[in-house]
Amino acid sequence: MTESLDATDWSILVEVQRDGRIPLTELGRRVSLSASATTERVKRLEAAGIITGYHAAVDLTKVGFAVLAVVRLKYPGSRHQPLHRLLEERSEILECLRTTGDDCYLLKVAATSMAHLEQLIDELAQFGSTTTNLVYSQTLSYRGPQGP
Amino acid sequence: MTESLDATDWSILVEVQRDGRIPLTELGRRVSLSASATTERVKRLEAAGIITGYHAAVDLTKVGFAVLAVVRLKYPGSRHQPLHRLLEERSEILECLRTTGDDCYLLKVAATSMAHLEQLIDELAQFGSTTTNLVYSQTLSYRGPQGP
DNA sequence: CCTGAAAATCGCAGTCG
DNA sequence: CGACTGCGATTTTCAGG
Repeated sequence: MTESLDATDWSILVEVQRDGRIPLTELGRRVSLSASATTERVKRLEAAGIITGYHAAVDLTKVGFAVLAVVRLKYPGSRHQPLHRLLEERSEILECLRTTGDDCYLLKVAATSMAHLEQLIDELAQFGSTTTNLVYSQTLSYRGPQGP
Repeated sequence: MTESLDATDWSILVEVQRDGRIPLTELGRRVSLSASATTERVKRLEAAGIITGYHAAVDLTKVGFAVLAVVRLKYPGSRHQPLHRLLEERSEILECLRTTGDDCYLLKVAATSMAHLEQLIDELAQFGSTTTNLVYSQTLSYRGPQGP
């Protein structure tokens, strides 16, 4: 399943992760390739599922989500469907990782206020015991894999 | 600091978060606006720092990072610079949140193997005690704020 | 992987409600 | 003042070498 990527592929990945809207012609310049060859590479990376998509990043604070929190959820049962439904419905839940350890799930949650967060925690608490930590700051700008 | 966003702005944000490479003309169609009006809106959102950037998402497994882990770091001192330097250098550290609670930092780390992860943990352990959990799966696709 | 053309899109004017 | 129209420049796409 792991595809073989040469140095040019990695350069492309680094560039499109940094700027997802870079024109293919400019991208070609950066990686020393013609526009059409670059297009072909990018298409291949997309078709292989290596590049899974392109997304705009939004400043949570500026759109009204002043509170960011990490919630660890200890989920006793094995029936995960109701939880998955909640994840679908609640767009405030930005990320959900299923992990090893005492807490089965780790969620990243955005809320407009502490009252809003409390309400979200209450919904999650139906499924198991929760541990919540507020996030002061995100000390890294977006990053992804940069090389082999 | 919180800007006022109308329903059209939110529609634009939802669309560009879903597909960051959508042409402005197609985006205009989706939100029932002309291309130029759409462009102006998007430019305004970018200039206001609401849209902070556009990024390609990469499948970690397919590019050789088979191991994803969450590391909580309890950092006793107040001198954070050496840690920040490590974050800069190590592109395997994808995300770093400073949080309330017993553990000061929560990191998301990608590694090519357990041996690689062990090495990363050793570097982090210089700064404080660590708690590591492996990630089985990411049960949500990318998502951001969807409305007020 | 490169070249070169047609088609679509982008960016910037000016204009209308 | 925000949104629509028209035109040149750039980019994307697809043919062929």
